[in-house]
Amino acid sequence: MFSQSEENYLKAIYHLGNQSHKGVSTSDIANKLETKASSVSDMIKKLSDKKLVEYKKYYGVNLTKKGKLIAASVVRKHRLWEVFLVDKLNFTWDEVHDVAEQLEHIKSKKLMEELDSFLGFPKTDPHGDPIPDKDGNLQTIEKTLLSNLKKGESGICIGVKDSSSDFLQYLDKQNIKLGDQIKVIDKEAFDESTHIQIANRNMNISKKIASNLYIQLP
Amino acid sequence: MFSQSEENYLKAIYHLGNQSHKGVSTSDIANKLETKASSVSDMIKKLSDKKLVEYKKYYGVNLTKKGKLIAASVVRKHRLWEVFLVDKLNFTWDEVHDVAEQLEHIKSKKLMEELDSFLGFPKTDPHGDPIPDKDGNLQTIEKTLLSNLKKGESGICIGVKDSSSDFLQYLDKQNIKLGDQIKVIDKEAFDESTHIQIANRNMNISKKIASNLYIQLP
DNA sequence: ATTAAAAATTAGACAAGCCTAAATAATTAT
DNA sequence: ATAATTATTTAGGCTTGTCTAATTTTTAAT
Repeated sequence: MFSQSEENYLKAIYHLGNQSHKGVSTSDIANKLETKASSVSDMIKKLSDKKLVEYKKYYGVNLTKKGKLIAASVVRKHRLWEVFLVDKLNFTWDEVHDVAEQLEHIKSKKLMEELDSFLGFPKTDPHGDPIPDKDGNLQTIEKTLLSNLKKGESGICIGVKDSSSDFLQYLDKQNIKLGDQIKVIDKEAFDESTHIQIANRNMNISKKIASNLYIQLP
Repeated sequence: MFSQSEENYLKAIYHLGNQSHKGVSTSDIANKLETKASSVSDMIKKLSDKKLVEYKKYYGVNLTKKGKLIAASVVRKHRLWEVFLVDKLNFTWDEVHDVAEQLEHIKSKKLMEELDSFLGFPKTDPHGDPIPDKDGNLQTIEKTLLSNLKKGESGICIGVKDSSSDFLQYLDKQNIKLGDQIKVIDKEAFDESTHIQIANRNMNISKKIASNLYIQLP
C-alpha cells in the first residue's frame, strides 16, 4: 500500500511524463505539487527504492511499469469520482477537482468496480479527459486544439486543456459545452482571435480560449 | 480543519462517551483505537489545547460542544457513506466498515449535503444505527436488547450492537434481517438460549446472539 | 492505613514528509 | 573554454503521530 503523498508524486510524474519523452525533472514535479525541490529529491529516492520510478541523479525520473499502473489507477479513481459528482450529485465541472483529489486516495477495489458500473462505465470525465481502464490503458482519442484549426475547418468540442475554475466558468457563461459542433469562420491576424460558429451561434473568442479547447476533427 | 488522526480520536471519545457519563478513560480510547496509552495522552493534550475536549489529568476526557459536533459530523459521514455503499453500490452490510472509515474523512460540505439528498435523507445506516443530523443531533429510538425480552414479548428487530463481519454473516446465514418481527416463544434456563419466532419461522438462538440484537418494542 | 497493582503521564526516540541553507552538478552565456 | 547561472542534491532541522521505558498518580487489597 502507498501513502497519499507517494500517490500524489506518482500522479504528478504520470501527468508530466506524458508531455515529453525524457525524464521528468525535479523542478517540474516541485512546481506541480507546490512543494520544494529538496522534498521532491527525498521522495524520488524513496520511490526509486520501491521500484516505482527509474532514477538517475540529475537526469530526472520515469515511472516503472509498476509505478505507472499505480499512477493510472489514481487518475482512474479521480476521474470516475468526478463523473459521480457531476452525474449523480449535481456538482458543476468547476467544483469537482478538490473533492476528487481527496476521493482518489480511497483504497477499495470493490468500490471502484461498483462505482464504474454504477456510472455506466464512462470513458471520459466531465472535462473530456479519458478515464484509464483497470490495466492503466488510456484510450487515445485524436484531438487538436481549436487554435490549430484553419479557417473553414470544423469539429466537435470534446475537452478542455486548462480546467481551472475561471476557464470553466467562462465556458459556462458563453454556453460552450463539450459535444458542441464548432466551425472556424475566420481568424483575425491582428489579435489572433477566432470567429467561430458554435451550436448555431456566432462568437469571437480570444487566442487564449482557443488554445485551451480540444477539438475532434471529423 | 482537523487531521484524520484527530477526527479518529474525537470519534472514539464520542462513541465511548455515550456508554457512561463519566470522563472517557485513556485506556479505553487506546483500546478502541488499537494504540498505546501514551499516544492517547499526547493526543488528548493536543485536543484539549484546541478546546475540543475537556481534560483533567488522570480523570479522563469529555468532548466539548465543538468537539462533539466534529465527532458527530464524522459519524454522520461514516453512516451516510455506508448507506451509499449498500443502497447504490451493492455492498453487503458486513463489507462497508473499512471503506466508510476512509470516506468519513473526506472534507466537503456540498458533498455530504448532496449525498444525503441523493440517498433520500436516510435516518439510519445499514446496521440500524441512527445518522446524526447536520447539527450533530441524534434521533433516539427506544430500543432494547433481545436478551432483555421476556417470554411472550415481541418487537421488531431494528439494529445490531456488534457489527463485526462474523456476526453479520451469521445473521445473513440465518436470514435474520432488520425490520423482521420477532417474538420470544421461550427462554431456556439451562444454556440461556432463546426460542424465537421470526418472520414466521421458528429458531433457537444463543445468549450471545440475543445480546447483540436490538428490538423496538411495540 | 499501608502496600501492591493498575492506570496515566512524561521523557526520549523514531519515521514520514516537509522545510531552509549549503554544496555540487549541469547548463547557458560570453 | 571558462564563467555565471540554474537545477539538483545533501545536510540538518521541524512537526505530527507513533512507540518503549520510566515515573507518577490513582485504585484495590490486605
